[in-house]
Amino acid sequence: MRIKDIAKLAGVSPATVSRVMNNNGYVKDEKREAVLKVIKEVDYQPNSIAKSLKNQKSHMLGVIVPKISTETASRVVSGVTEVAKAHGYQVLIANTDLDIEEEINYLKFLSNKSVDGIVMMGTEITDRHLEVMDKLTVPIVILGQEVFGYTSIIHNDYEASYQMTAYLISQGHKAIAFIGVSEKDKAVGVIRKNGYLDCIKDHGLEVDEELMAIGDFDIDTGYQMMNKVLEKKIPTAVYAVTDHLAIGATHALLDKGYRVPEDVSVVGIGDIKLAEYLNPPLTTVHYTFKTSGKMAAEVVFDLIHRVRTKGECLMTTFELKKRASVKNIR
Amino acid sequence: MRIKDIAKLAGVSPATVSRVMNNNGYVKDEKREAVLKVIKEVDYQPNSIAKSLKNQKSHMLGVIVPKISTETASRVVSGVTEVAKAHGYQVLIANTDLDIEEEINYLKFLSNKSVDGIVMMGTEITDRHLEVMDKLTVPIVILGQEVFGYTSIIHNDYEASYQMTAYLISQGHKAIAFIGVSEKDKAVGVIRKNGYLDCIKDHGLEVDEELMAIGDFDIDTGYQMMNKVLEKKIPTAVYAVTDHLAIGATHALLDKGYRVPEDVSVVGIGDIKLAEYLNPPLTTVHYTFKTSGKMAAEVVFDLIHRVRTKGECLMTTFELKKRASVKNIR
DNA sequence: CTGTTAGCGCCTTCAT
DNA sequence: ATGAAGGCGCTAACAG
Repeated sequence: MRIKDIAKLAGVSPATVSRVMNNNGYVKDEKREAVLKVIKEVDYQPNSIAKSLKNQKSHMLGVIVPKISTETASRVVSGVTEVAKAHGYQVLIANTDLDIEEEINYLKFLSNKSVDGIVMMGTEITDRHLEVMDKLTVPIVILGQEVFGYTSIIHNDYEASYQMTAYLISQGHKAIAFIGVSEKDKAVGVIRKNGYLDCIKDHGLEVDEELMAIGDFDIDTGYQMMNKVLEKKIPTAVYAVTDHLAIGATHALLDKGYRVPEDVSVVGIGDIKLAEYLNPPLTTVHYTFKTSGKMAAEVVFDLIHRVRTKGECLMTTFELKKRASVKNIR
Repeated sequence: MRIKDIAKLAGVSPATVSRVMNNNGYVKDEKREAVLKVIKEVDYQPNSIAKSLKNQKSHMLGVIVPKISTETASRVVSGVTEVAKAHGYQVLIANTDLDIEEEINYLKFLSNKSVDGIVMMGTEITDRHLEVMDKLTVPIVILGQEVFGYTSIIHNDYEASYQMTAYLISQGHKAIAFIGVSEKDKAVGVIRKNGYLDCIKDHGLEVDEELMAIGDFDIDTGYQMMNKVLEKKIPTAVYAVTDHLAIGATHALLDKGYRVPEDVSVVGIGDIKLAEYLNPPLTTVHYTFKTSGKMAAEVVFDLIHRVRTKGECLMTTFELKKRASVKNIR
């Protein structure tokens, strides 16, 4: 069913139908009624692809995520879709499965006017990324990493990490193990580590390399890294840079016969949904990923409508969730 | 940059450029080289919207999910995107937030040729749904509910539920509480309940209404429903129809001073990622949601390519995950 | 083998 | 206030 068919049925021209549909231009009331009646009768749906071609905008937002099946990503997508819907937009998902080539391909693909704006959840941002992003004609917002010259939305990783470490110290902990990830991920790998290191130093404690381990993002890695540390030292507290790593670490401790938090306290970052239902409930930092997603989408729309200029870096808030996984040993 | 510009730069006609890009028709080698060279030089990306309009296919799959920020949905989407990518397709997400009107709107919207096929995660399927689905011109696969006349992919909810109940009985449990959800969701609300009821009866046990409670899907509901049951009876085991409900129930038990599984055993269904990391690790049924998503996408492609006919109902497998949350009291 | 032409469905001047 | 016409970028049919 095309606009032409509606026109014929309503006894008007296609232009009139278009005017009615888009509420623009003058149409005599009776003709408008006639058109609307036909539209309702046949349940006419305009072809959005043709509209896109004509109007040079697709009413679609692209979201590039490293792994959709993670809680973080799905919360972000949830936020983005919510805002997109409010603007009458659809959301196109590009799931890269942590493949950098894929990420670059999608950037290219999405740029050829098939979406009006892009939200990219950043992990590792390479020079290749920047090269492609330079040529982008549609607005892009990077979520989770600060990228110079581009609009970014970041979590206050440094401050969160610092405060978490400070909290452990305030509870009397001095031997605080650190379970981190590769420096390729600047926000999680570098900035969170710096928050930890600076806080340790600022409080006059010694940085102990033997208490530190670096690995991947999954629960299993947390388990292994914890064991690696335990071979050398027994900390009184463990700071893992994600909740999943914290869960893995907790299990390593339990398997070795340590009690949490009686013998060793454990904290994470991220506040996954189940954090408070774990046993013991996990002390962590609550990042508002859904809110970040919403914010990213809002900012993309601002950029699309040119009511904001490219290059800003916004920071979201966080909240320390103090739960039973930390024991005061002071 | 349009095909016309490339043509000019390469000294050929737009048609030739098109032929080169799509590898169809004959093009003299030297012209092909020239075209490819220009394409590479300017990093030309064809306008996918124009292609869609011309070719009458968008190379996009629509996925309608009740709530993208759930583990189930994101795993399904992950599976769908994986298969879509392999077919050179993009995935459009429609997140309905459990709103039936939204679901119907999206069905209509997606049908006007803006996607080539639809995967819908079903919860409640109403007559309105069927009415709209009847008019659909693109193939649709419903995931999670069996809908007569439509292609569906379902989990073996009856058998899973029956086996889970039988397992509890085999461990010596007789007073098995049931925490379910509304019958509006046929698969979870009706079929899983029937599996439980039939199994109880088949084993010569009494169905006890006081051991049963019905609520929503969230953790908090599980908590409340468990408390409601505890006011009347103390079961030796609790069967919750989702893992989240099981988690809520567990916490209600713990808060009332019961130990799990020493005093009361608890089981769920779904096998969320953290199920095995809970304390105690949760006995549950593993559904392969990502695989279901993949299967759904494959079937949609089959329907698109007409190598399969509409109306089949496929069933996925499941696996009982026996973990420490159940105690043998025989 | 290659170029010209027409048209996918819509919207927007321009003319009436 | 309305209709006719052209064009968004691409491709398939036709002609040469």
